[in-house]
Amino acid sequence: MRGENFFKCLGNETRLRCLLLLWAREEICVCDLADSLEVSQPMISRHLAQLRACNLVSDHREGQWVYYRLHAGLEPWQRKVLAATREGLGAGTPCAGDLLRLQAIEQLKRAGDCR
Amino acid sequence: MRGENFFKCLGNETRLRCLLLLWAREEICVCDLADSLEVSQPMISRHLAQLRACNLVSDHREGQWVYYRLHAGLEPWQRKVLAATREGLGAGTPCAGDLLRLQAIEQLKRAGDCR
DNA sequence: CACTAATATATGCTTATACGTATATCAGGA
DNA sequence: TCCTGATATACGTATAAGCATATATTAGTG
Repeated sequence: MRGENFFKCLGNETRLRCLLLLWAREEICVCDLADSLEVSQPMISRHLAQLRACNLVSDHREGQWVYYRLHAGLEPWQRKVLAATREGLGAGTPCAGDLLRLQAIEQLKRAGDCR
Repeated sequence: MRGENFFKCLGNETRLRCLLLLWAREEICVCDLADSLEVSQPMISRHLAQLRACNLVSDHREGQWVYYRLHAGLEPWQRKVLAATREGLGAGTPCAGDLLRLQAIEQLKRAGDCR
């Protein structure tokens, strides 16, 4: 069924946290995602590949870095699902911490002379 | 994570179709669910048990029949997810046929002297 | 107390997921 | 070309899901 794979993707904590974090940003590179979620690089990479295969995210390379973002072709109802989820899981979940860590990482990058 | 089990439930076609069908009705008994989805009785029963375990549906017995309905305590964001899903998967999925079969079943029940 | 219909659970098996570790690829710089 | 950092994939394995079939349970009826 059409919605099945979508929800299978959301049914894994790492992937769901990934999507919710991407929801909060234009795009995020792999290493920042891994650090924000505090998971290993192969793990984040494998889950990102799966999200990519389901057309939930898209990626583009900039030098050594690969940036992921929510897929532009996400169907409206899928965006609604993500919006509702983010709203519902706002606090009290790992997601809150994920965003805090991401912000810390971004700040470090700005402080250190970038890149 | 809090939302994980919810989405795991939605990540199975039978359970998702179940929920979407329940979304369209106050309550439905097990045999009508099985017939509408065209799955075996043990199969529907097992999946309903799982939905019950996750507090997505509730059941009550009336004689030999057991009726299921969406759980009254569903969180608002979860209802939004279901609403968006139904909207997004309206046509072109098994769900459309499910509802048609359910309507046929209901009509037969009304025609035959009920029960 | 049989007997039947409706529903639930148990069992055995097959397949799918998830993960850690190791390894490969790919880009940039010395 | 070699080396390093960033990312992706492969492999082996442990665990979980899903399913079909058989069997319980529960309620109603004669």
